[in-house]
Amino acid sequence: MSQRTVISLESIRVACKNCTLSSLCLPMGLAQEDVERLDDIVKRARPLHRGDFLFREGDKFRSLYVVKTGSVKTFAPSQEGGEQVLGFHLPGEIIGLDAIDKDVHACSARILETSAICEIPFARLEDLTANIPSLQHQMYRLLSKEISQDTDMLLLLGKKNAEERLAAFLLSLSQRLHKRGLSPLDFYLSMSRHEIGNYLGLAVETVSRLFTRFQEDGLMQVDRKHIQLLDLPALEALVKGVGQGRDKQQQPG
Amino acid sequence: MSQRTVISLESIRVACKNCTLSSLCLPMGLAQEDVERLDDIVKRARPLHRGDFLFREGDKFRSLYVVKTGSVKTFAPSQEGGEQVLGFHLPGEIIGLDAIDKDVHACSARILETSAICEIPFARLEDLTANIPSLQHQMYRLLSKEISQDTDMLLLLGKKNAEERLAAFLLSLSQRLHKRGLSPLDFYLSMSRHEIGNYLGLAVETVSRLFTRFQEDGLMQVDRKHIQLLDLPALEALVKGVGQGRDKQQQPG
DNA sequence: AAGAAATCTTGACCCAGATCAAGCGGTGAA
DNA sequence: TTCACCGCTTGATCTGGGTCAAGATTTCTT
Repeated sequence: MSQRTVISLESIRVACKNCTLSSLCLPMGLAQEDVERLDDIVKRARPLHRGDFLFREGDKFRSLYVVKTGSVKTFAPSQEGGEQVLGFHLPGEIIGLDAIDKDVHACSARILETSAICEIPFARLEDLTANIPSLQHQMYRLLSKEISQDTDMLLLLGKKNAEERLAAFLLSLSQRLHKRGLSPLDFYLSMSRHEIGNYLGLAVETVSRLFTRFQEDGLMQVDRKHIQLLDLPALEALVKGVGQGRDKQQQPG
Repeated sequence: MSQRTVISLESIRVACKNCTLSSLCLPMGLAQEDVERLDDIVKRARPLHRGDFLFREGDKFRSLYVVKTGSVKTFAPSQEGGEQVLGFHLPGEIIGLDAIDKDVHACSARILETSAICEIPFARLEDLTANIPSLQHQMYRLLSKEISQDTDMLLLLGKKNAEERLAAFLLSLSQRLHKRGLSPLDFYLSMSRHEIGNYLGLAVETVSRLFTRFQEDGLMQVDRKHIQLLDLPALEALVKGVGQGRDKQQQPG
């Protein structure tokens, strides 16, 4: 089994300080020596594959997980075997923050495409943050950012129609890929139409029709999982609700 | 102006250690001496009235706010002057956590009924948490809980129909009031039908019709803002989707 | 390489809930 | 006390997008 050797070499090479994601991830804004302290508690496993679970709903909460490469979806069970996709997670994004409070995972996380994942035992991280103020601050920011994102999603599900939702989804992906040094205009989807629809509160058929329509309208080129965005400004205009959302009136005090 | 005196007497009496909410709020699980340290940084203003703003979207983030008595709504602007109600906040609940990351409030908070509010300057709280591990832990828990709640709301907006949404809303209020020592079955709504609809992603008319229907079905008694829940089990059954939600199928790996 | 099983697309139809419209209290200002 | 306004209810109608159905592709098995 020479594989053990390969893995251990790998885990040296991929230390946080060498990671291209460090500006997006937990180490953001940390001093070099503090990054090394963080590095000491991070566990890096061999790559996981499509369909593998990072954790399941009901599992005891032990660690946070950070996507290093690849992508992951999180989802919660709804009634009677259905599920609600809660998010798609790209490199640098943290998974599991919602479980700190209850100490049990309320959602499951499943690998979408072959991925490398960093595991961060939470108890050790918490100790570390008590001694590194900038890391504590970073944790507050990450938790807060997660709340903001959920808030954006509430607005999307509460007020936007189908085409606004899909446009918002595409632009969100585009921007997040761009921050990671990838093309914002040309990318592959790692999730199915079904999963996109589930995430956006739409039926698969609606997603499919919208892809077709957006393509007809020259907003994008779709070939199976391969997406090319041709008209960002038009997509942005759609999200802003140029095509009208619901409930434009205020509530008086 | 003898009012100054009254206020300052008041602010002694209402210290966290005497507050009936301390088991729900930030002081939860803290040692007595640590509660006092927390107390030192909490500011208590005179009561605010319906329509007053705690903060507005775009304001610089300085403090977290905790409802002591009364209730508050938070809402984000959607496109073209509309708004999305993000939450209704009862005594013991913390407002403003979503602004830590960006350092600017992305939503507004407005008083629904005469309320007493505790203000906690965040910079000072952050210093304190770095020195009180149990307070740091409590902060992580509170942030995490906020994420879980948003997640529940995503499921509600993504998968539940109108009656499931309203039933879930009523039960959530009922449970939260119960935890605060109030009746879970008999209470007054501090928000309008319009605000409820906005929050749940429904039109006012739908909310109104559902109140009427729930009453006809013997689930509750409605008199204007006065609510009496008559059949909790039936409401719970509704939320669980006995009347069927959407998308019960799984997505294969 | 052939068959089986998903995934995706497209068309036809339908319905939950939005929108439009009208009327009814309740509440507050003068 | 009256009037005006706002919040709420109820009815009538409309529609975005869900559901059902049928193929077309693609991808997994063996």
